[in-house]
This record gives sequence, structure tokens and C-alpha cells, in this order.
Amino acid sequence: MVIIIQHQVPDGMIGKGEAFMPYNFERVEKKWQQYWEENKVFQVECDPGKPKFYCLEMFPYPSGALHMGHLRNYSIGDLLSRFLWMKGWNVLHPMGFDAFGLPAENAALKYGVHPKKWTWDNIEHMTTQLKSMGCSYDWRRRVETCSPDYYRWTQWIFLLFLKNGLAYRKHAPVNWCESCQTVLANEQVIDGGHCWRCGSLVTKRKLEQWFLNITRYAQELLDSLGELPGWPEKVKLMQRNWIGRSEGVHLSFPVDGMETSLETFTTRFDTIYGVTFLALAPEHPLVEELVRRSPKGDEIRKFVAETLQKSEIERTAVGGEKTGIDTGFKAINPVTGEKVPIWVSNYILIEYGTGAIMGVAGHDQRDFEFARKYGIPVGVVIQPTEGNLDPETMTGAFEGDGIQCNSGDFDGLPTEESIPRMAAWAEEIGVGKREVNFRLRDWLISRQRYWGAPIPVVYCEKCGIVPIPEDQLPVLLPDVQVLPGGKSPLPETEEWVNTTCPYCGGPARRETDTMDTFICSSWYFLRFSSPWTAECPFRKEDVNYWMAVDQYIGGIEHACLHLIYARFFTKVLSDLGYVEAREPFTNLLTQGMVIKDGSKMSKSKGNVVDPDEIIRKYGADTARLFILFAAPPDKDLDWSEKGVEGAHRFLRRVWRLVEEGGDALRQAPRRRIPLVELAAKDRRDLKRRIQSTIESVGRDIEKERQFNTAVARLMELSNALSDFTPRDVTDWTLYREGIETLLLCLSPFTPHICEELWQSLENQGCLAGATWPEVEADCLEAESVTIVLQVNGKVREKIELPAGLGSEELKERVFSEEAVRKRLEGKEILKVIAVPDRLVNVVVKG
RNA sequence: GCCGGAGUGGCGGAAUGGUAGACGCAGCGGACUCAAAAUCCGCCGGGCCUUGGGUCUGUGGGGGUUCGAGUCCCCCCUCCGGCACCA
Repeated sequence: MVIIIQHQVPDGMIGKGEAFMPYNFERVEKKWQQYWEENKVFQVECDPGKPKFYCLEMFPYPSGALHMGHLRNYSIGDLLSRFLWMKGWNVLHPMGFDAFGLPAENAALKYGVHPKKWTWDNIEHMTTQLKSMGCSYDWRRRVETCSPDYYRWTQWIFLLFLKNGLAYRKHAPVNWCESCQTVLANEQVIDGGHCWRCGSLVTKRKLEQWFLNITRYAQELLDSLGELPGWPEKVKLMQRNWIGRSEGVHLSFPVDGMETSLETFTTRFDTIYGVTFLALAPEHPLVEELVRRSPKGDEIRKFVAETLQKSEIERTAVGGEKTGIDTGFKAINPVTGEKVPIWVSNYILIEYGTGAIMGVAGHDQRDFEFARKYGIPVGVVIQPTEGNLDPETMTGAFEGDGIQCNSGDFDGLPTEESIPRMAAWAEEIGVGKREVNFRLRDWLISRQRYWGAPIPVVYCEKCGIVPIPEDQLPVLLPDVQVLPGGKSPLPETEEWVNTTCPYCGGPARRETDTMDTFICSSWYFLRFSSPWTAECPFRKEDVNYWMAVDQYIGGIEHACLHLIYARFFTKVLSDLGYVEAREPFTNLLTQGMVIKDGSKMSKSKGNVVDPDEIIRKYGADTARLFILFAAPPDKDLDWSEKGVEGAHRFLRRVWRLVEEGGDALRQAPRRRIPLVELAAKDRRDLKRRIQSTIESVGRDIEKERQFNTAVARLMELSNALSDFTPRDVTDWTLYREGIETLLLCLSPFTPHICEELWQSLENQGCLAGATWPEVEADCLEAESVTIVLQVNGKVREKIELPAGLGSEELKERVFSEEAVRKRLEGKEILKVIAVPDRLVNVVVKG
């Protein structure tokens, strides 16, 4: 079957009058996809004798069909993999599915299909789609996180964390998404209090939940960002901000008339002499006791209840009104012995630091606003170098550096000295301790959902929390129907919940929460090294050969989600001796979004373009080429059907170039004619063009990661070949070199068409196994260059001269030009700057 | 508010401090055709000079460094992203 696209007369009837095969991408793409599969071209093995390259794209959630974002992600990954393969690396390029998650349950509710069936159907469909893109995956290594063979090891890793004190249960106020009917980790609450997945407003609930101790790794996660030069600065910065390290002093304020003291944390211990009050978060444990002892307990209780009723965002919005209530109790400043009132206030967060602060109204804007509102005194202990602060009249806190005052022995010290000196002093006299605080919270991993990996523990009446023994893994997810309303059916599945304690044999209940799906994706890159092993999550020799991932590609939206979690898992597994790598991803490329009509493609905007349709209409090669050409990979890409047509047109031109060559081309010798053997200048120019294309395309892909300019270079080569009319055997030999170079260099971008044309030139083997051509170095040096003559910095003449002239000779040659002499006639020359192979700038008077 | 990134033709985008606008899209003119599509050739930032050619101007705005600035420095404007009462 021959399908002719977009025009009725086949291309073959035009051109040189000789009929030839039209570019039938459908036939070509199918043919080569089949060829690669049958010949196991992309199957790769661990081979310590060869240098490895691990190229990985973030695996997709099997939502049903690929979208343009996927197509972009996987086009980039495939280009790199194929290129590096040609460069001689042993390339691991696997693909899998992040297959647990809520949408499967939503689909179950909507369409009445079981999450398992829905997910597996989607996986099969999307695998077909990925194959139709022509991606060079080693499909034997496909992993699906919802497969028991996989989640068995997710559970195993959870138990490993538990055994090592990195997983624990805690009763705490946690983020709850009503719409998703589950709790969420801090990282998954975005845009000021909204669920990362569904966008609903998140509320707080007090629940007992499982946490992973990621904060134990906070410092290392922060420090080793410095060892990731291959990561975009932006992502590293986002992670730094997210981890949020701050250095300060922890100090206790004894409560007057009570046995207890209040713990506080401050980054500005230098303002200790300026403390005029203490403030507690409404949730602070001491509040309850103060309420009990205070005559105005009811009033305080009322304030706390009212505050807690408000949503998180309402309470924590910048510039939001600060409210509070004086408890009537006093705390004693451990440095001055001064008694200051203890307040309860809405702007103090229980999650950060100790949930209590020392209030320094003179030097903290928030404290200032609060103090002014309630008539609390303002103390000044730092004076700016210019001006003089008056606590009575100042209208805002002074948060900058200055000179210490009203601070005992420290008066007169500049801030940069007083901060470290006073902190050290606090330790010396035993009132405080230097401490580091992080914004990063422990990772809440329990999810009240069905479609996830069960947390492998039971609750035994006698033994308490009991982990499932390793040899009993996996704890299989029972095949049950999801419940209307979205509640997890697991707690209701009595025959599954009721079990026996693996330790004492007595009655026990299973944990009915499943794990956050980000757990599943925190180690999949390790599993790819030996996905078939049933003995362990991954084999040491394999994982240590392949890890770390040399190039990771995905969206920036995972900067503070997956990319932090995966680093955490890698560090833990490394510390426990399972993998040598300390970091999972050596180089990270964050691709931009695919935009249409000014905004991200989305169903609600109705601006979605279906990858399947594009592939059907233009072919995978065209789709890939357009995506790689239209924008640099890290920038947003504007979808343009016209642009797609342009890419298609280019491929048709390449096709015609080869077909029109006919027998003359097919029979031309496969020989590289050295530059020096080419007599004519224009032949040498073409030779140079051919060779420099190899160099610049290689550099753009490998070093610059600028695939759009690489494509531009290939188009230039194609244009040059198209302009060239071979006349004799030497010409045809050169032409063949050009064509074959074009096909080789273009093949990582558009593999199918290149394979087909390569074969039509009667070449042996396939391009997927070919070697990237070596550059003939002498061709990179230009023979002649256009020298620009500038007068006072303005371009005046352009002169073609031999390359490599020294600046003296260059000046001489330029000045001997008639046009130049004319132009400079009668001018007083002040200075001449000559830049070899570039320009001559003449500075004249007037 | 703080921290990033970016502003270049009609559009997507190129330019180690050295010819601004590569490559592509759109547009315009022409060839082929009965015609259209496809294909091929030519033009394509703006202004002025009667055309060839020349000349001025032009990379968000304003200053500066330099023989020379889209690129480096300072100030400002706009847009996008992240964080946001984190003590």
C-alpha cells in the first residue's frame, strides 16, 4: 500500500523526470520500528569493559495517552541516547510507568472499570505510542510501579527505612485534601495551600501518620547541591530555598512562677536585649496549661479556637492581620533577668522551630506590627550607622545591620561581629545553644487511598506495630471495588485487614493506608539496572555499573518533589550500602512546557494537540524534528502546525535529495576525498561545510544541548547539497559523502527516514548501530574569510581575504584595497585595530 | 516583599566583546500548470536618497566602560517562574 500525503502527484514524477519512491513515512516508520525490535538493536547489557551512559527521561503516569509534554521529553531523551550510542557509549535507555495513583481510582468511579485494568490498559496503549515514536528503549527493562514484582521492593525499602529508624509514626497536624480524600506531604501543597494534583484548598487535620525522616538528610541534601554542576542553577536554588537552612540560637525562657521554661529559636540572638514579649503558636503544648492556670483561661481558649478555625492561608498570608492575646504569664529573659509577657499569637507557626518566639519589636517587622497593635513596648538594641532610632516614634522595625546598643558589654559592636560573638557567649554562659533549623519537614507518606503500595505493617494487640517479614512480601493489594465518594475501600475489606501477627500469631489488623506514589518513583531509576531480578530490588554489580543517571530529563515542576525525594532515597540506600552513588542524577535537563496560543496545553483551555494525530498526519520523524527545532530544550515551545509542516517539508527535501541522486549517487564510490585533493574552491567549500556540520552538530548536542541550532546546521548542509550539481565521479563521491554525513548526523533526530535512505544507498547495517563520523580537522580551518573594514566602529567595506593573516599583514592587505583607500582619503588616522580573520577598525579624526 | 530567569523582525528563534537577525514559519514577486496543490527561483527590520548602490537608524528604556556592546557595569520599566508572617 502506498499512501501519498497532501498532494496527488507523487514527488517522484517531478524533479529530474525520473520516477522515484515517494516519502511514505508510514511505511518507513513501521518498517524500521519492526527492524529495531526484531534485531534487538536497543537491548543493552552491563559491560564493565565499555564506558556507560545512563540516559533517563522521567517516566510517565499512565493517564491514558501521551501528551505533547511527553513527546517533547522523550524526543530529547531519544536524541541524546542515539547520539551517545553513535559516539561509542554503552547506553542504558529504559522506560517504565509510574502506575500507582489517584486518577486510576477516579476513572474507576467515572467509568466503572477497576483501577488495575484501567492502569494496565493505559500502560499497553502508551507503550504502543512510545514505540510509534521510534524511541530507542530497551523494552525488556520496562517497569511498572503497580506491578507486585515492583512494589514488593518498594515495601522492602520502606521496611529498610523502618529498621534504620528513618520511618516512624507520629500524631501531628497534617495537610488534608478533602477532594482527594487523603493527606499530603508539605511538598505537595502548592500555590499557597492547594493540592498539587487537584488544586483544592488543603486543610489541617490532626492524625497519626507515617513519616520518613528526610530532615535527617537536610544538611547533606543542601551541601551536595554544590556537587551537582550539571544541574540548572534554578533547580538548585529552588531546592536550597525549600530546604531553608537557618543558623541561630536555641534558648530557654523560664516561665515566672512555673517549673517549665519556653523554648525558642532565633537567628538574631544579637537582639536578645531587645526582647519585649514572647509569643506562642496557638497549637503550642504550653498553651493548654496556661489556660488551666489562668483566671482568663476561657478568653484564651476562645482565641485559640477561633484562630485554629481559620484556614492556613488566611492565617499565614503576608500582611495578614496579626492577632493575639496576653496570657498574663511572664517569662524571664535569661540574659537580662527581665520579665516579659507571654502572648499567644496567630502568626506563630507550630511547625517551624519550637513554635514559640522571642518578640523583638524594634528589629523584626512582624513583631513590630504586633507590638504596636497591642501597645507592647518596642526596644532598640541596634542603631543604624546613619540616623538614630527612637522606639516611641519609629514606624517600622530596623532589620538591617548596625551598631549594638543597650546590650551590656556588646555595645558598640557592628552586627556582623555581634551575631557570632553573642551566640558564642550564649553557649559560654549556658543560656543558649547554637542550632541549625530547616524549613524542610519530614515526609508524610501515608495516603488514605486504595491504588498504591500497601504499607507493609500490621498492628498487633500484643506486639504493637509489627513489620511484615521480608519473605512474606509483597503485601498484595486486594482486588476490591472502589467506593463511591472516593473513600479507600481497604479499611472496609475485613478479610484483608484482619490478619495474624507475624510475630506472635495473635490477631492483628493490617495498615490500610498506602504509600505516597512519590515513594515508588524515588528508586525506579535503580530498578532499571536489573529489573528482572526477584532476589533483591536491584543487583549491586548492575546498579553500580549503571548509576548514576548521566542525563536526566523532565519537567521543572518536580524541583521540590520527585527530585528531592529521589536524592534522599539515593543517599539513604547509599549509606546502607546498596548503591555506591551519592547522587542519582549527574546532569539534569529541565525541558520547557509546550505552549499553544499563549498558554500551556490543557483540556480546559481546549488547545490540546494530540501526538497520535500529528504522528498519523506527518509521521514520528516530523513530530520529533519539529519539537527539537522549534525552541531550545529548556525554553517553552510554541506549538505551530505551520512549523510542523516546515519540518515535514525539510524531510521531504532530504528524501528527494537522495532519490534524485539515483544510480549516479548509489554507484558513487564510498570514499572521503581529502580536502587537499579537491581542486575547485566551491568543491572545497562544500567539503568544509560537510565536515564542519559534523563538528557543530556534535557540539550542539553534546555540549551546548542546543538541539534547535543543531537542526539549523543540518538544514544548511541540506541546502548546500541541494545547490550542488555533481558533474563527474569526484563530484558524485563528494556528494555521497555529503549525503551520508547528513543522514548520519540527522539520524538521532529522525531515525526512521535516515535508516531508509541509508539503506537505499546500499549501505550495510543500520544507522542505529553506526558510528558518529570523525571530523577531518583540516576542514575546520577556513580558507578565506570576510574581513570587515570599520571606520570609527561602523561597518564600511567587506573584503574577502585568505584566512590566518597576522594583524600587520591584514592591515597592509586591507589598506591596499582600492575601496578602502578611497574611503580613507584625506582622513587623519588616529588608530588602527586589526583582529585577525575578523576585522580592521580604523579610528579617524572628525 | 525576597530570590531567580527573560525582553532581539510580522512569528519561533540565531549570534567566543568584533558583519545583528543564522535556520525555520508567515508574507510578497516570479517560474511550472487550463487551474490549484506540490515544487523551484528571487525579495523580505525600519527610514531617507529618483532606481544600481548609498546612507542613517535599530536588540525594553536611560546612563557608563571600550577602537567596537544584543553581549560587560549601574539605574529604571515590563513579563514569566519560585518562595512567601520560617522566627
